[in-house]
Amino acid sequence: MPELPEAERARLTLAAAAGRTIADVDDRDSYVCRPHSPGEIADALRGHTLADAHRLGKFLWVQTEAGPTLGLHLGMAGRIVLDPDEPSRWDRFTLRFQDGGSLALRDKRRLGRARLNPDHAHVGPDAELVTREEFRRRIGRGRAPVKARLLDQSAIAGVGNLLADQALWQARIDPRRAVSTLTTGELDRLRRDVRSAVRSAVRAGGAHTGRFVRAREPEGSCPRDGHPLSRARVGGRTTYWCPECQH
DNA sequence: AGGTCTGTTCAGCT
DNA sequence: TAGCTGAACAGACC
Repeated sequence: MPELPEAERARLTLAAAAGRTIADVDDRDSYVCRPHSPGEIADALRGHTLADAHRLGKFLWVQTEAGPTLGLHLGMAGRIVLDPDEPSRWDRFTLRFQDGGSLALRDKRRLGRARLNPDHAHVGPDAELVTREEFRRRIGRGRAPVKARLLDQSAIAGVGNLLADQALWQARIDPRRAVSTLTTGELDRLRRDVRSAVRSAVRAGGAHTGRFVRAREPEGSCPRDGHPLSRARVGGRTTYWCPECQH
């Protein structure tokens, strides 16, 4: 599930834990905490107090007062839970606070991640904030299919598989088109629809809420014209589009 | 029961 | 280089 909207919700949860002091950390899952060794994150965070929470695309990080930064990523199935009623076998990384509460990365698939002092230099501008000029430059060059480029977090950050299909449908652009064939007008329209898809998904509480996303299934039909949807693998991901109105 | 599919990222190859 | 492919993980679903 996690795309930008879910990451933003997780950021708000992290922000709600500001001011709380870490008593101990469960960082024993060495896959989720790679490349750190067990105990390394715990030793670095113990005794520090959580401060501001940040997000760039799907990448999250929370600062500590006078301590290191904790980077978190939700992977494909993770979420952040604050003060859960009970611990879960799917809590892959947990902060325990001095006040008795806790904050956990809860993730069935274990593809989420926790690490100290993450470097986001390779991550592109946030999809919600990208300027028209940046979008034209970062999305419009090369020969990748436009869907693949939207998913490239170093081009722009935050768009996942569902939001990409939603935005391309709104912009009426075929996901298989090479980016170099898009006109400036099409790029500008796509940027507008990426931002609108992201914003409305954030408001509605998730990437799954989009009008096209809800129709996005085998045997699904286009919400605009009722035409049966096409499905194919684009950029390595399952992709749906309307062959009638997307060109 | 076993095979296939899945919303992400990353390494490795051409 | 840019752009694929497959691996990493483990649950959901048929």
